[in-house]
Amino acid sequence: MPAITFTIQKKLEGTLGRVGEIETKHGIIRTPAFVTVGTKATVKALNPEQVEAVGAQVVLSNTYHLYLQPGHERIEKAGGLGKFMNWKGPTMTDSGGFQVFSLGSAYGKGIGKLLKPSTEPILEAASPSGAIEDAKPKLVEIDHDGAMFRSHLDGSAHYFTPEKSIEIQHAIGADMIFAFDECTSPMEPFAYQRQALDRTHRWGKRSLEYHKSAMRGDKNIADEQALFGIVQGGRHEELRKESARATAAMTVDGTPEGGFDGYGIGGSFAKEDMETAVRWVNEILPEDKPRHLLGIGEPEDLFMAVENGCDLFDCTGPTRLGRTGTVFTRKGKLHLPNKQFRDDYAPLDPGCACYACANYTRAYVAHLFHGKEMLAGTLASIHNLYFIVKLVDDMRAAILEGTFNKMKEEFLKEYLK
RNA sequence: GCGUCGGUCGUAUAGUGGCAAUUACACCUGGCUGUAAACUAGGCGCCUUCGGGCUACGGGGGUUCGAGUCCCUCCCGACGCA
Repeated sequence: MPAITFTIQKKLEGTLGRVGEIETKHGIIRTPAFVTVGTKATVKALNPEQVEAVGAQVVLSNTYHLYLQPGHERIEKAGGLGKFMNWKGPTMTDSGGFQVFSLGSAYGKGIGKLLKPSTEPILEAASPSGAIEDAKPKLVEIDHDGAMFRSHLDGSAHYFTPEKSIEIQHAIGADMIFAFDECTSPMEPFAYQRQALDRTHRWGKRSLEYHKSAMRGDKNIADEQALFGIVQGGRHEELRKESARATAAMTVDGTPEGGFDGYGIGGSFAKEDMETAVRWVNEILPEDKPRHLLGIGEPEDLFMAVENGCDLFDCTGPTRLGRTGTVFTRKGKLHLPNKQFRDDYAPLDPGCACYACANYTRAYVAHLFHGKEMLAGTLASIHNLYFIVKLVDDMRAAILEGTFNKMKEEFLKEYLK
């Protein structure tokens, strides 16, 4: 009995897109679905009832953060992530692979998950020695076996191997977990991407082997928790395709049952590289397993991802943007603290059915931001999550009804105007 | 009336001869895509061909190459004594 089962209900004709369901031990996820990020076992500024009310189906937490604080043993003692945080639905954990990037090569350089178009020339020029000198001492040192993290909390050193990451994720106990990978900076030259990809593959295999052999009492953990392998390869077609093939073929016993339960697509991108990379990968990955595009969540990117065969996406955007004052609307994003909203008595997004829009005005939420009131971040997060979750739900419905292209066109026409 | 202290960018402050002038808050504008993030960057006298120019530390006058800083005087405020 596998930890999850994935079934496809309908495909989006002429594309890689599909509608399906993932059945987990904690409920069914109707895909495509937006995965809410709750890094430290909490969706920031929201309680679980609010997360549920917003329509979220699944929450993703982070191995690195929970390992440092409060410690994965405590979560295990509490009965696992879901119980610990009072989230009754499905859960996921990321492996810490992204922190290899965000606390490593990206640390202190203002490099994010997505590169600005203006950095493209630098990227093209990336030299074998690396394009940008260290602005701050890195908190991560990578070697063959794993990665040494220096805690961003207290500077203490911690060593993650693939086995360690999976062991921690087993203790945390999410329904779906990720292999330990290296998310590389797009600023790294090809030779480095090559090297890092080999490492990600070795680490993936080790994650898989550890996972498949791990027991909890007399039960196979692999029957309770699903493991997703991660495809990397940066912007390079050769590496992306190789990674998709290698990850898809990984198995502990030569059978498909000995392989991953699903796949993650990782990487930090120049935005214009993302679509091709996703397509290269999803043309190769087995159709009958769920695919999670890691860390993506702007509306236009979600359309791209859905059409190109991704089933799950997580993103900090809705909650982080919300807490920092920006809200999604059908006519684009608004930064509420801006002067123009102080006297704007419309809902955040007129016509939106979320709790925040049903009960509060832009002027009020702007006032809360100016007053540094906690409710500001809560209301904006509720709205943003509702907006993004619903957008993906609408895509799903549109595929089922056969109106996806029309729906996409109509949305983007207003949104990108 | 006398004495003391004080009047610096919206507010509160730093500054005791080289200053368009510190810091904080407020204000304005960016940024945020597997969360180092309820965060962060920049701006905040006027003009600019971005080199600089002009005007400014209560008002006026003076000393000085140079004054927010020193001197005189006036105005205003707080406190003390009458």
